Amino acid sequence: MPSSAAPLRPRRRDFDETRVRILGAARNLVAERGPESLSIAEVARRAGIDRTTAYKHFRTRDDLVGAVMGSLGDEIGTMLERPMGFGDLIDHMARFFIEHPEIGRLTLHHLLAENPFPRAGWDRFVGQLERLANSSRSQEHIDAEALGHIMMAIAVLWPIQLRALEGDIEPAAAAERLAREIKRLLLFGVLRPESWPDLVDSIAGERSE
Amino acid sequence: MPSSAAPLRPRRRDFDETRVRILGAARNLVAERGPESLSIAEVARRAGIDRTTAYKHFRTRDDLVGAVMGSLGDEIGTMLERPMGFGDLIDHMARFFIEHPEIGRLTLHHLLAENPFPRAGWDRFVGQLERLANSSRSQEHIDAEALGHIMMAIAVLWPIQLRALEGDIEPAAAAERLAREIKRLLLFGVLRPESWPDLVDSIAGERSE
DNA sequence: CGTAAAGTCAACATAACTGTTGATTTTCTT
DNA sequence: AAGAAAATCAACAGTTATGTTGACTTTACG
Repeated sequence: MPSSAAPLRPRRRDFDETRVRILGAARNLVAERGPESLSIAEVARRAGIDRTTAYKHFRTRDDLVGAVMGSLGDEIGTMLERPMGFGDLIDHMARFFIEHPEIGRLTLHHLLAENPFPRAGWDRFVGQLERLANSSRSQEHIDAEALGHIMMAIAVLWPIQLRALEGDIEPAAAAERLAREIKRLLLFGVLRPESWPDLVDSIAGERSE
Repeated sequence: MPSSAAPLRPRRRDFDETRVRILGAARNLVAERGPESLSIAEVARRAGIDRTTAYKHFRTRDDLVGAVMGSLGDEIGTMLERPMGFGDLIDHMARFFIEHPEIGRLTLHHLLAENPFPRAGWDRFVGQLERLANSSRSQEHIDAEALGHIMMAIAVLWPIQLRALEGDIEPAAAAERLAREIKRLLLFGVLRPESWPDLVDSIAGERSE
């Protein structure tokens, strides 16, 4: 046999690796400045390659933007799909977004572009919360979808707010603080209900839908 | 007297109003696409004025971006400074961000640009929460600053997530749902603590700092 | 050592935006 | 009707980006 079965494709100067480098630079740029202001020229500069090389991997600017945003879906999906206990999920989300702020930034840009979360991952996530909400281990009348929005909002935005307010942060400590506050909130809330009869009344009334 | 006291400045074709129109168009554009991709050319097109007119109001693109972001600080400050009860504050925030999604979007872009909230407004807001946290009407060990981040994250991001998932929404209903879920969360949390001994343990241990 | 893939380089045509300038027109006040 | 502020218009020079093309160089496999 002239060419063996396994490595059918010879890779002279690893085409795929170059593609990955381009995507990486592009992802950082989108995370920093948003998809609208991504330019292939700048990406090539950052990746340290020639502009025309980039064009051999992505025919247009929009292709590149699409590839970046697509990879985001995978990443968030992977994070959410790992099956585990609820406490672990919170720890995991907190660590994930603190350690990968660029993914949180990408997510925000994604939402700002009026795109919903990738359906599959989001549905799985909300499904998990729904099971929790219907179990005897949670309070009554929990709106699972709303809870999903809330958890996502906190997880994605907190690291960015923190960085904006305090500059560089110590990841491990920040992740712990974030996870702790989410847990405290979910377990006990913030207010003593007996001191807020009006508030309690105002949500006790009707079912939401 | 040739020129009387009160209206010293004659306004032929209301300079100030034109400025406001420019700022409005610019704000919408920044809210949509982010500060990086604001162009004076596009702003002028949207405001229905000549490009050079815009340059008479704002010498450079960056001046315009600065003016837009500056106005954001005022707006959020005004919203937060209105003194009132906690329940009203939640209702007010929910309504505000549902009814003015562009301000939420601006806020996100502001945070993504690594800028902290305008100090004055933010400090007042956190101060309010701190007083609450130290009162007997709240649970113990509440981290007021963390709570501020959380509330802001929810209020700003929820409307955007909702729009992304469901397209157009009915503002009044959406605001009510948002306020209700925040209140429920703050009052009761989500989980029944007695069913989550591990979680309770994991946050009971040390003080955060 | 030859060959082909992977990448570089220089150049070109288009397009959009930035600021700036000077002449002109519109609009309002007095 | 005069005069001046506010706005328009046309033009210019400079920058940066988009895609595309063809010739060239580097790298590594067999």
